[in-house]
Amino acid sequence: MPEVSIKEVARLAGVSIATVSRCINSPEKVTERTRIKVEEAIVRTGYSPNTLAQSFRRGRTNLIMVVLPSVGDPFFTAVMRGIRTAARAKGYSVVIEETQLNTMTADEIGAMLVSKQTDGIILLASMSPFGTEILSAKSRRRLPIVVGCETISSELADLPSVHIDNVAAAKEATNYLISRGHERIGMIYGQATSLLTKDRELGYRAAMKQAKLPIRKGWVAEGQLTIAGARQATRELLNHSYCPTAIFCANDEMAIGCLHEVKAAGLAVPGDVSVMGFDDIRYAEVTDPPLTTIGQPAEEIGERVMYRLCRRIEEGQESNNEPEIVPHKLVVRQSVAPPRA
Amino acid sequence: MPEVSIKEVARLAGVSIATVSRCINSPEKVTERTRIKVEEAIVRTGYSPNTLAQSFRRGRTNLIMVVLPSVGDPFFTAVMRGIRTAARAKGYSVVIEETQLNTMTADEIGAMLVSKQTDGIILLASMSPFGTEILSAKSRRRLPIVVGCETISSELADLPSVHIDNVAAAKEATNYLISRGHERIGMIYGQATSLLTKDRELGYRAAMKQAKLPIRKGWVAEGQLTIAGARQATRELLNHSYCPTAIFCANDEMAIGCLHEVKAAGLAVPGDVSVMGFDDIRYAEVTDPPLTTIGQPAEEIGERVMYRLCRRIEEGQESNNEPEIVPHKLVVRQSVAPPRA
DNA sequence: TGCTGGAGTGTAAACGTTTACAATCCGTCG
DNA sequence: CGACGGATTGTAAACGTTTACACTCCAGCA
Repeated sequence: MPEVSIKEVARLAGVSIATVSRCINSPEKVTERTRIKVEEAIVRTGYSPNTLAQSFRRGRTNLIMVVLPSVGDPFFTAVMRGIRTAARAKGYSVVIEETQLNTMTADEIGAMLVSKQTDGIILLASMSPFGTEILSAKSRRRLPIVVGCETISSELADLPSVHIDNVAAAKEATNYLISRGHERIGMIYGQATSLLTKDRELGYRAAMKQAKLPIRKGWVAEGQLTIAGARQATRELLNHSYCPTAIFCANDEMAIGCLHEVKAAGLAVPGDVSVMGFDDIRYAEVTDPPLTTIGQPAEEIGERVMYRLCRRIEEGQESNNEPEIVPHKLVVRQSVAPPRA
Repeated sequence: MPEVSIKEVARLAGVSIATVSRCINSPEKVTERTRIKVEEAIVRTGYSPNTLAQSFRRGRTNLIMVVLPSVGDPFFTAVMRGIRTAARAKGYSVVIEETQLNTMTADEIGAMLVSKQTDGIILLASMSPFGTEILSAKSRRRLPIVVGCETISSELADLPSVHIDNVAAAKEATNYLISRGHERIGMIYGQATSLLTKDRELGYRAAMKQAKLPIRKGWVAEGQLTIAGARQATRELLNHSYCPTAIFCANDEMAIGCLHEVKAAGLAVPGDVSVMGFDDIRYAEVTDPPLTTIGQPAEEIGERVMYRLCRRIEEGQESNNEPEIVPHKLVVRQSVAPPRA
């Protein structure tokens, strides 16, 4: 830990610190001869620039923050992998904030940016108390914020975003169940505050309506995006006096819980009850039975979001704030079958 | 984004910048009256300290880095949750580096510390090319590095660490299989470079030896710590001319793949083949059948590791470098039964 | 020979904090 | 009343880097 600064290098090379700095940051501005001298000195001293000083001077940290509901969900870890790949390519490091653990307010997010701790923010979670503060800040200057996975409430609709068409995808999932002959279809959504989940519920309702199928009271239950929550919700559905023959879960994590609970109740999947998931996490193909679900290009979403954020940071402002819609696809496995006659 | 600095606050409050700084960092050194004046000015201006400048001045980032093999593994996300909880309590943010994605060398790690990008490092992955460079740096000054989950190669044994006794736990797992009557027991370990996995293999071998049970050639296969890898390894085991009646997997992720592959081969678990996991990730109780495994206090490990790192950072040096051993426990579910007669 | 201009280098300011030290204030005590 | 001392505040330096500006040097040209 030589604690060696640029001065020491300059002294050793017999040049000024400005020259050393130039050698590192814009070598073309410096003679071959000096460059070599300096490089030698750098090696000799074991010098490496103090990034703190650099960050301070340049006014940027090369750090971005990702806000997401739960790092535990394999879907998000897949998105994160994409983000990280892109970040690495662009020279950024990534810090993660989990909203589940500590509800982060819009204030905190704003503070994060103002105090320059991070150069930009990726929101993978919709924050419901999102509002005035950050918005007003936003109106003053274009914030380096990009939204991923979620559609976002209308007031923030002008933040750039990357996601699938959740409504359409959920509709497609429901239609698939209908096409296999189901008429009594229940749904487990996530948390009331999650817009993403809300959109999927919307798609489900739209599909049912279009097919002129009724949704009975009690057929839609909250699963809190967790296995335990989904099991509880499944129990409620199974106890329903007019029990659904198919259950559409707003994500695979919950579908896994649902699957387990249905079987625990002594029912067969898909013989007695069909189960449909959403996300196509990596466990979806090893459940028993393997899960029919909607696939999202998670890693691609991550990469795109990150690149979008980079553009935003670099350009300072971006004319195009259109949401970027990526394709989803139906993944048919074995957890859905026609209902028992 | 008012770009307001401490100067502006000082001007508005009619005091010097030093006083403003003191109000924020050590309010007890300042009169009630001045403090109030300054606080008003802070509110009025919407000032928040530039953390970049603070980091620079104080020589610390309040950022720590976690190096782990895979963020996707639920076990590590559980550890991460513990780390993050503790980090938040101590005012640190966390950045994650995944070794799988990009093999990080000891050099890079050293550079990270020297260039002050992070205040400390938590290693949840053993790095095999770990060695001289970082070691020599270490000998010069006590590095703020703490190791979690892994036992570490002997040359680095003096780095503080927090983990279960992997050898003993694996031995216990194997003994459990033996106690249920199994004699033909195979194992799927992770990656050859992973010491953690190595230790578990050691435990398995020790238990077999102690019970005077032979380990046939081909009963121990590499699963690469992934579902796909484990499925491949399982196939090899099942094709063995003298096929094991029980398979011990070095972690649950692989056990899930193993479980699936055994069933895909038309065999019953635990009827035909028993499967044993390690870690007790949250999916372990919803597999079919639910997985018998070894539980680790993942979140607790995370917290302890983080607190240990904090002490190391704050004190600069720590006399006690003993590994901290946390307890594991056998979790009996339904994937293990006596072998068919 | 003297000028011009461009390339290379050095000087010094600046970034926003923290903090050692000096200065001031004011109450208390001799 | 004056001196002392503790509490509060101000002054200014320092942290390590980048960079605008000024300077030097030298080649090329008139």
